[in-house]
Amino acid sequence: MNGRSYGGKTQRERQLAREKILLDTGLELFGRDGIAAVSVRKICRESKLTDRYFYASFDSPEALLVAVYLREAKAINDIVMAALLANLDKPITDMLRFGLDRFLARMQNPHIARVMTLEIDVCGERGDQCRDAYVNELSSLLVSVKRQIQPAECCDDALDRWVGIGLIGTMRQLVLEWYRKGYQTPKQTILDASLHIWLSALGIRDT
Amino acid sequence: MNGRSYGGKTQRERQLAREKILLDTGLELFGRDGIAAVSVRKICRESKLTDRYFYASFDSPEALLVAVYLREAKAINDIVMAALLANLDKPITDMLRFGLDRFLARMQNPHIARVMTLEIDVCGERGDQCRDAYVNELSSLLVSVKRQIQPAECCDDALDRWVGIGLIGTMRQLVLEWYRKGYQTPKQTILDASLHIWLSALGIRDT
DNA sequence: CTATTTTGATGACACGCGACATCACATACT
DNA sequence: AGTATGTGATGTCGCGTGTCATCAAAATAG
Repeated sequence: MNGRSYGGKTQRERQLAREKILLDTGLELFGRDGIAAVSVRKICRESKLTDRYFYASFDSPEALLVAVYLREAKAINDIVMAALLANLDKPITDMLRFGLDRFLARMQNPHIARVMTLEIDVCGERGDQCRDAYVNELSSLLVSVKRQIQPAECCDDALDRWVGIGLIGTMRQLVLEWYRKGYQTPKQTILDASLHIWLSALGIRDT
Repeated sequence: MNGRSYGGKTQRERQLAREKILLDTGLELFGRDGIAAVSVRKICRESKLTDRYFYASFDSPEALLVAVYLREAKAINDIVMAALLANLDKPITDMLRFGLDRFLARMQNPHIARVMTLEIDVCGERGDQCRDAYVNELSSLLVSVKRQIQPAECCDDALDRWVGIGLIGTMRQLVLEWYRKGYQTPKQTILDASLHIWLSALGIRDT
């Protein structure tokens, strides 16, 4: 056998448990201090794991940050998608409202907000790839929504893709400023501003 | 006299000349490698100045980055404002188009784009303050444009401020992705996408 | 000419870093 | 039982960093 069990846990279980600890610690540290102030030593001190186990899972703090980002991106995706699917029968305006609301609720966690909007941008090539992939994914989702509203006309694919990117940037900046000012503004205001821009850009009459 | 002249230059002249060299070098290094990979030693090696002169002007690489940011922000402001004022007679749509065009032209310099959209966000409290100030300034400008179009109705100041922030975020993300993909997309496409979002969000009929 | 200031080059110091090695102890297998 | 493997604590290595001190050459001032 290649891996002996220990403490009642199989090798894989221990490995995954450690990975989860590292991911949680990473979210905490990156979200609190920023990646510029995080080192392998600090991660290990905070997580009470030896560097051996850090290197077993990740090559560098940057790699850990990317993993944290991917985990949170997936969580957000699941939550928002669930909200969208649960409101498929309602008018598109309400559907988007519920989706954005769940998104903002998630972003009300300052650590998540910081990692998703700030730190991922300064952790090298791999981080850029992930962010681009995620932004493009969201952008495509938006384009498909727009297509559902205006199926025939306005079919400039390239342009619409960039409009989608711009609308993602809208959310990003709103979340960033919201976070930076300590969430003093009510979520509803941020939601209203987002919705206003999104609906008008998608050609839906504002309510 | 407190400062002796040297090489035909007064003390103040030499000081300012060195500061300019440091700002130029900073833009080059921050824009090429990112602040995470820049140190006092590297700045000095690249600029051929001793660390004594670096510390005479700035406390840290972060402080230099902030100074670079402020210089470029002012340059952008001057250029965009000039474009706006030169087209005050034209319809608002065209005015905004010219302003955005000058803005994008500036952002076509990859070093400027990187510093303005990425690096400034991860250089500590002081950098955050500058970015917030700049974003709020631009946001206010947008709000005043909207006020000029719809003076009476829709007077929710708080909401409009956040809409302005969101629209700044639009530009930011568009520039970021444009830069990240090596400016392969024509400037005109980025401009069209920006304008589409801006005009619709400001309640101006799209052309 | 001489004294003072400015400049450039170099070295020194303590510190935190990534990365790896060592060693004693705990648990698991046979 | 005894052997093999997992685990945690600690130490060590070279490196780049921020910061400061030193020293010789160049230019200015009186």
